[in-house]
Amino acid sequence: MELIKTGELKPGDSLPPERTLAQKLNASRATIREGLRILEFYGLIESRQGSGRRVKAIQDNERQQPLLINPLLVLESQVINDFLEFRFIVEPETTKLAAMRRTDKDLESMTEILEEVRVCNLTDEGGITEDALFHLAIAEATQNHIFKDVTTIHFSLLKRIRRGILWDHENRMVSFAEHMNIFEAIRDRQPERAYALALEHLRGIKQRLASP
Amino acid sequence: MELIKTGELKPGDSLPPERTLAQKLNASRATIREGLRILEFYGLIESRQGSGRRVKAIQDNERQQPLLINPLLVLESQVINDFLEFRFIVEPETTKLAAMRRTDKDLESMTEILEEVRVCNLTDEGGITEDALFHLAIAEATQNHIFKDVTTIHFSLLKRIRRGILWDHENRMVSFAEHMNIFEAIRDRQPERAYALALEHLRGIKQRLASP
DNA sequence: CAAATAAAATTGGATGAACCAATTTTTAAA
DNA sequence: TTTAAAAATTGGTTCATCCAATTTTATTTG
Repeated sequence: MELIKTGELKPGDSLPPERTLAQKLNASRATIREGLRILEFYGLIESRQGSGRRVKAIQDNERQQPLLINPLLVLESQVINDFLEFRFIVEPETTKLAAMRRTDKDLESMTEILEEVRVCNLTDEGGITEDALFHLAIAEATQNHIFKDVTTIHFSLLKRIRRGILWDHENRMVSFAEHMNIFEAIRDRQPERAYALALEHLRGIKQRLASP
Repeated sequence: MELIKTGELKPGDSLPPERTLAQKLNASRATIREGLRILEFYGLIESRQGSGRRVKAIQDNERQQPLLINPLLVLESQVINDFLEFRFIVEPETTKLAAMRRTDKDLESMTEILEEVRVCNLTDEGGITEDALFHLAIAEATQNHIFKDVTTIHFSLLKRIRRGILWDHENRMVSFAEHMNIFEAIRDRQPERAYALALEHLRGIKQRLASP
């Protein structure tokens, strides 16, 4: 997988036969096969009896499986931009709906999550999961299953991206302040203000992604 | 994988031991192990030597796709409304982006799909899958992985919903005409017109859902 | 009787030999 | 040179066997 990701193995290239790999990697054929089978199901290689294994063309394995289970595509910067573009469209509307429909219970869980984020920020540690949880809580407050599920699905993607970008003290504080503002707008049932603040939050993220 | 998706195997449930599976499925342990290893790398099960294999807890499983796993949820009318609400927000923007970025290849596949729909409409048979494929082609034309994936996931839902509502000759013809207009807007690179037509299309769907 | 300990059974992890089936390469024949 | 047959290569599968971690059972001990 590493060799394919770095481009040392390019689409169309042949892999060494099982028996050779087993000898070189000092493992049995069965063990090698378990690994190769995983690569095959990830859509990275294809296998033909009698012929051997080859690295699949990228456009082929893109079609095969959704992005969420393709470990290679997630790290590409294009995907980060795609994800941001998607958020720009969905997130403000989500926040607006949350401000219109949130229950008291929704407010409670948001409060809990924000408190955890605040504690994490004191020590500059963790907070990535909690931060994503806040967005999930907003989606839940829309009372719409679809928004909730879409956010859940992209949850892991968000976490992985967050690990990749600079997430220093200043970023933390700015992000937390913006989240607090969004929370207050939802609490006070101000849909339009919530919409605007979510949009502003995303613009900030976009800028912070572009700056370094 | 199917048993886990349908919920027959729930998080925490134990899987039969390798040797038992091998006997029941009439395959060798090595073959069974290749399959189990794939499930493990998909994050669906976890394996502990001496203890056995268990279905992973939902919160541990970042790759799950909730809506697809809960087939019961789909039949509730609330979900149909939720889905429509989501489409109102995402689909016009998706169509707009498609009109801005579509390639000639995108146009080709849209043409093919629309032709298939037209043929289906002549006999009033099928056309549900083809219809969903048109929306998928639009998402693909955005050149954004996320839109494509979200559409892929949700249009298995749409297909199921379509089977449930009245899908008579008149509905077919109206829907097809609207799709043709949207296609032309994308073909002629008219983003705003594409946006407006997609919105109009959704309003029509909403009305047709409400009328009976 | 209850708890601690030891033994046995269970289960995943891994290996090597053997055979089959599809494909490719080599060799021999036309 | 072309064609056909044979051999070698390579993935697909099975089996028997062993190891290591865990769980279960039996035994001992206080």
